[in-house]
Amino acid sequence: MNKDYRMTKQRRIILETLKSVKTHPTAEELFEMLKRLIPRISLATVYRNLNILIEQGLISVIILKGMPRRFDGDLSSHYHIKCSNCGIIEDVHLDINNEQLTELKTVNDFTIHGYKIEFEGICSICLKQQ
Amino acid sequence: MNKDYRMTKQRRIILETLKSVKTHPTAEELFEMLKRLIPRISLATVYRNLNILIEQGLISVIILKGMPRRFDGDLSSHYHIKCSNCGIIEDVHLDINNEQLTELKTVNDFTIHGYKIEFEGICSICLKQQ
DNA sequence: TTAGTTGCAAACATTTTGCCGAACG
DNA sequence: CGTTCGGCAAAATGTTTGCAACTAA
Repeated sequence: MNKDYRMTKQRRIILETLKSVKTHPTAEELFEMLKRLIPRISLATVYRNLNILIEQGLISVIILKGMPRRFDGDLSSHYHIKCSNCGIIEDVHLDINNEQLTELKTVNDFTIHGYKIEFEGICSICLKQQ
Repeated sequence: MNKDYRMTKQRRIILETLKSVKTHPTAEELFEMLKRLIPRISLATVYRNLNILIEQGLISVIILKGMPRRFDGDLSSHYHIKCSNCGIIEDVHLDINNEQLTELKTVNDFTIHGYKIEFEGICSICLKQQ
């Protein structure tokens, strides 16, 4: 099932670039940054490698409505906040255990309108089949 | 800015259909259901109306990676859980204030592997400009 | 009456894939 | 060497748009 991935120059530079920025670039934005380092790189290579890096757990993805996927090289436990006006996305470092989630009014200098929680796991049917 | 929306037959049936199911259909899946009720309906109409219903706050959207948007007619406060194996999405009704989020091991008969919190609000720059 | 709405087809944006020569281990 | 990889172009996916006819208010 698992492929024998190689750490190629392209893959390494994509990973390093993503880890070096504090923003959460789209594939296209990352592609623009990478062109300076690897002039002949193609967008398909960026996508292919991002997917591989995700599969390997080396990066993560931010998916919010109304915009293309954004990629995140920061694997430490954190959440995201998005401005519903300008669309900017920032990291939220917050020890949620100690907070009353529903009572939070501001975070990162944002005025909070709402939040969403999404769980991921395995349903009982799939668990039995494993 | 706000349009004077009309409740057309298509719009009404789309809303009723979405509210009547416990699943979270994609636009395409909803389109298939609707064809039985309105044979000549088009997928564009489904998309257009879903967007309007969202804008009006009558339905909500679920966005998760690796799948198209899913629509949810249930507006009561709840979260979602997705099976990372089969992809099924279920509602989670949980009073999160009274729980230690990070300690949750099972929900809805799912074995939880993780969760994500996404905040939405307005950043200070946009707030000033309003 | 008239602005909003429809179905259709075509456009669009984002992401994935097939091919084939090149590079890695 | 055999397998994975990259670049390119083409395809696939999910969603939006322009248009002329239609319809709710």
